[in-house]
Amino acid sequence: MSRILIVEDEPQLLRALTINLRARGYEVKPVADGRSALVVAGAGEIDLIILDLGLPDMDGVDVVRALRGWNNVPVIVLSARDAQAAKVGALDAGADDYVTKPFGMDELLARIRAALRRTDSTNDAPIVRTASFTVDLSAKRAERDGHEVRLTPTEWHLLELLVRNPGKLLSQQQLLQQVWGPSYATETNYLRVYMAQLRRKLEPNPSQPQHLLTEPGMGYRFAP
Amino acid sequence: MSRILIVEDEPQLLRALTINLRARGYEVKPVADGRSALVVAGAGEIDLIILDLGLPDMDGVDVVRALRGWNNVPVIVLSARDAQAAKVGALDAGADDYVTKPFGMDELLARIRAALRRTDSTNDAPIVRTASFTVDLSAKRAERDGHEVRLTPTEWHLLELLVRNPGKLLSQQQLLQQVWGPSYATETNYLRVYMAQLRRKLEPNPSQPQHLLTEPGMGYRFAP
DNA sequence: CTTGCACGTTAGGAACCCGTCAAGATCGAG
DNA sequence: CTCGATCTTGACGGGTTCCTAACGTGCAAG
Repeated sequence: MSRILIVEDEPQLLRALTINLRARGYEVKPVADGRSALVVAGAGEIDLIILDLGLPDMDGVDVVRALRGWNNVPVIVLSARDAQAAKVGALDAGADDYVTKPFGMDELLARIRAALRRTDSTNDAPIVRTASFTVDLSAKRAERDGHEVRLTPTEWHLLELLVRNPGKLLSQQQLLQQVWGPSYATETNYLRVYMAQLRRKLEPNPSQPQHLLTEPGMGYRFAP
Repeated sequence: MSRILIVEDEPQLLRALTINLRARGYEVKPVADGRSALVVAGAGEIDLIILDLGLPDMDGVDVVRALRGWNNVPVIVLSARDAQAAKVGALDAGADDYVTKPFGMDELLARIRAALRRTDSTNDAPIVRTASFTVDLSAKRAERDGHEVRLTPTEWHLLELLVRNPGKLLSQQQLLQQVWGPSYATETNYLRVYMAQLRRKLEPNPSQPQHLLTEPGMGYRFAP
């Protein structure tokens, strides 16, 4: 069964969550602050993290960011009802889902199942094909019409994000923060330039893209 | 069977409701003021609360607000016909639905069933389907008759709020504040414009909407 | 019937976003 | 140091979205 790391400073809630998840057959590691969370996560063997944003020692968003530096384990964030901004920040930093307090145990369990299901399915499809090009994620190669296409590191990073989330809309902030880092969230210029380059290299008709799509005002989407 | 807390200061009505609901098999806790309501609710084991806004000791809106601090049990508000403002306030504070006095027992029972059903249904499906359209919240995609429908950021934001609270009535203030920000709470014009656009894009017959419903004077509701 | 109110509908200009291009700036290899 | 590749930055035109105000409609009260 899956191993879950719970990071929550309220002892009552931490205990309740631990008991409930153990009762469902999960293996649970409860910790009460961000530092311990990073240590335990660093030790590996964790399939999912449940993280309260309101921690005593660190900003929860920083915890997510630190994790994302070397790990892609799914993170579900817990946040107070009024902490809208922190929630958004955590998602941008790479959290997978969020639950607003107060929440029902059923809802949390459902989101845990969903998150675990997601990682199961995404890891075993390293080659993505479309009508006009092919991307091999494990070999880091892209092909078009049988010829290999050379991509720069930045181009590759951006393409990988899009292709790993087929059909899903990725916001500009999400993309910018993942590719360029947290402080570049407003440099939408970069996105325009690099999306144009990817299209020029991969799309048959770059001015009418069929797979690397723009959703005005919202972000970009890869259509398989 | 479900446990219902009734908060009502008129003894006659309290008694009538209690008898009626018990006859339907619900377990009922009748109380006559706000303070007792919070105590009983705090003890837990309550699946739904029916709350009269005209209480002797506390403003009903404050009761809702206090509840929402630590609990997300559904709340149905009872209000006199002329207490329009209080009703809206209660919805903004987090109430789920309202019934105007005088009301029929059938109507109240129907709303009770709806509210209980809502919490039962495991909320893990980020894909919402109706007879005429489909909304995928995680991919940020909307479909109608198999075709994708393009929504602008504002349209999407509004639709997402409605769809994430199926069956629940969202007041105009709630919607305006969430989508446009706290200072736009009175610009009801925006809502009319954007609701019309959503209906035009999603409803088969926009002038007779079946899923994006108006509650005159109160707000809007998404009916699955 | 008149009046007032809330909602639906429409349209146009302002503000914003995106694709494109090209010229520096930076970096690493030889 | 020189050179090429890559990344950053700024500017512009065209398209989309948003805001705003006006008008139309249905309903209920007087």
